[in-house]
Amino acid sequence: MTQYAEVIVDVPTMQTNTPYTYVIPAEFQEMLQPGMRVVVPFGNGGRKVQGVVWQLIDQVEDATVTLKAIDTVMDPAPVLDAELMQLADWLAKTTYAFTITCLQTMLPNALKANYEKWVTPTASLPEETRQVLFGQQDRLLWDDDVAPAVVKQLMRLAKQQQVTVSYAVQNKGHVKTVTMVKPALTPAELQAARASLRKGALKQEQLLTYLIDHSKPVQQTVLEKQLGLSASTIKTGEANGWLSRSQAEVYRDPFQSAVTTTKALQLNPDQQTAVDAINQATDDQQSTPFLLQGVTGSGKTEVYLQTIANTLAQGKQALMLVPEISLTPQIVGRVRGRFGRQVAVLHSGLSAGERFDEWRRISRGEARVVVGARSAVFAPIKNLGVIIVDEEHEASYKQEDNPRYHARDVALWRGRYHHCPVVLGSATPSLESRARAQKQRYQRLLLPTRANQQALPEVSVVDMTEELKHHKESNFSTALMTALKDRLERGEQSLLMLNRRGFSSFVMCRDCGFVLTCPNCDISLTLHMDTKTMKCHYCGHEEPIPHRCPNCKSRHIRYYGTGTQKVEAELHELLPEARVIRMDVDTTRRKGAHERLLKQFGAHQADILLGTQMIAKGLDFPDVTLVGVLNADTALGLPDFRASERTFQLLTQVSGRAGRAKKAGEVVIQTYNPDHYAIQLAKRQDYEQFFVREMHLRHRGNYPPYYFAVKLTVSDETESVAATAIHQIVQQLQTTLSPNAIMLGPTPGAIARINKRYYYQLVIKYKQEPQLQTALFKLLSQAQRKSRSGLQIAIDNNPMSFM
DNA sequence: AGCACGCCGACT
DNA sequence: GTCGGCGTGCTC
Repeated sequence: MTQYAEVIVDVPTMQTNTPYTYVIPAEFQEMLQPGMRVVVPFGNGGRKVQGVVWQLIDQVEDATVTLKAIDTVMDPAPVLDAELMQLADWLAKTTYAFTITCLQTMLPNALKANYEKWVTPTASLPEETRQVLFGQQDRLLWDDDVAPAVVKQLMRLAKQQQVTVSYAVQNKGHVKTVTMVKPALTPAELQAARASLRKGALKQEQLLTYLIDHSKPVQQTVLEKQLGLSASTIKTGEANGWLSRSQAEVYRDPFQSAVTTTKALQLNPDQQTAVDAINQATDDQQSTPFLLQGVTGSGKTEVYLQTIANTLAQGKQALMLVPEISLTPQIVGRVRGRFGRQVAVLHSGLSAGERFDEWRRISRGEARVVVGARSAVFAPIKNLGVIIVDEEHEASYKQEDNPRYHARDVALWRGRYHHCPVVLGSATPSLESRARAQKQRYQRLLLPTRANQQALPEVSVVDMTEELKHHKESNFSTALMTALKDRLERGEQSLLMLNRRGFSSFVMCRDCGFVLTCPNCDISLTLHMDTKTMKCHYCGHEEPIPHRCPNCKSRHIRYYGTGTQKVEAELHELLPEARVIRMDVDTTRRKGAHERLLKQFGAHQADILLGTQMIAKGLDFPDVTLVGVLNADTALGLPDFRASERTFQLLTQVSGRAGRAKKAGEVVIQTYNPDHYAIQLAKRQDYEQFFVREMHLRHRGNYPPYYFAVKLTVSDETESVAATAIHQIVQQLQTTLSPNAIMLGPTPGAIARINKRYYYQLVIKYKQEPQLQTALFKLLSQAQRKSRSGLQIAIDNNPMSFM
């Protein structure tokens, strides 16, 4: 019989990042299982914390410690199965996060603990004090709202045992229930009851008539509405023994709007080949990763849907990840249209309760297809048959705080666990994935043509330096203006994309397009207004801000950046008759605003949709025949090794928005670097050439995917503390790292000070460093001790950017 | 994290 | 002389 449980407690620190052993009280011995949440005493103050049962054991190794017992068990069944527990362990190790943090990431927020601290008076507390502190209440909630003076007093009283402090761990995961009503008597008996009613008891007569005719349980509120009864009539019915009431569990239904069902579409030969290969893997339980590389509009979604259909036919479940930004009603509608109520959708717009309900539907196997953004990769699916990662190159799959996981990596892990295929789909795969396909680690599936036979849009590149010579400064070139006017006349729609403005500025010459770059790194320098210098974030190089362009001696050198508002204003001036919808963080902040704007545009209530990258992904508007990119360079100017890749991907993706239906599309890209390979190859929509080119550069610069990378960031309120700490880290690591490892930095963070904290960072590039993981964990433990003074350290394994 | 224990300054 | 400030160490 198992007597002990190892529990991971909800105390996210390095020192407590290990299982603690507890005695299992007799009443829980039979039912307790790993993956259940428990409440355990922790520490000597009678504090209670939540924990997750990690393992059951028969014997304890170290008999010297006296063990405490589990307080309560919070779940009747495990909330995390063996797979997810194992996954949490792997995640913790690979992302340098605490195990408890990983476990919590996998659970819906509703299952996170709610801690409360209560104070109760004891007999020795003088009556006056009791009156002042407690009034009519017999206990007092001790939270952050308690005044400091009262806190002091309470602490003193606790020491004198005039009050006692108790801790409560609350379960937030509330199951919504409704009251059901059903007859408790036979129809004959009910008829007898109806016959003996006093005259004029109309409501009761109605109720009895209903009960005679309907033997099935019905929701009380539905019954009330249907018959126009009040709750008291039903209560009377219950009191008379006619009916019985019970509680039934229901799911909160966020948006079960009607969907039009769709049938499987006819596949073209390439799509068919892809579907066959993936289905074969599902059927043979092969955990092959596939890279589904298909040009924009090539019908990747249909491939996904048909492999999901096959998975369901095999009696298995499917998981489909999409970037949060493209988790639109459009895509959700397509999946729901095919698989109906079997689909669960996990997105950020759900309330905690709704999310909890979707999670339970999945866990119970009632939802067999799961669609969701990043965190949906942890959906509690027991029997996976296929995992799809759409737009696998999207940076939003990487979580930016702990645990810093990449959903694509988690998907691959789960694929291996379930022996099921993982499909990574993209028109512009990440270099990492494309390179793995090259090395036969992934099987590559190609969709080289558009599903509607439509040609890829014609792309033209406009050199903005030339434009500026001809007329005054404008965000719009003549070519783009002409194209826009043309669409207006024809009643067709246009998309205008303004590249995200880098959060650190760079300096560029308006005359010749020259961007100041670092002499050592081939990377543009970043403007630091605080120190009035140009800095390189890779090697720390620093130089003064130029007033003349070093290349053409022009004085038109300035920092770069255009806001959507400014562009909108100019658009109104140039094309007063055009109806414009602006989409950026300002106009989409409110919940649902994003969908509303897209809907408006889809309904042709505007001619031009102006926005940031959020308009680049996955939108499908048949009347859009023109796509304009106002400033293709912004991302290129960022001092990051992925700058070219991001630019290429973005331009290709946004170009794909044009000409999706019958009409041909046109794309105009405005740039100050018309000859840059990322722009030229995006113009030709030549991913393969870009891949070759970029891989060559990555190879030369020792960047991923040729090298692994890990980024360390330290921060402190005092700059010198952070600086000293990072230098100590460098010294310490240098003793463990091999000579092949390359250190970049330490350098100040891209934003040297955020929230009054100073940031310093260090990037390590390496091929093989068996000691590194241990060294980094050691570093974390050491840092924990110093964290009292405010020093923080973060480790980002395989960072998306070095900035 | 949060609590207890333990060592130094301004008060009854 | 004590009360109470916050600097370490531990939590099955």
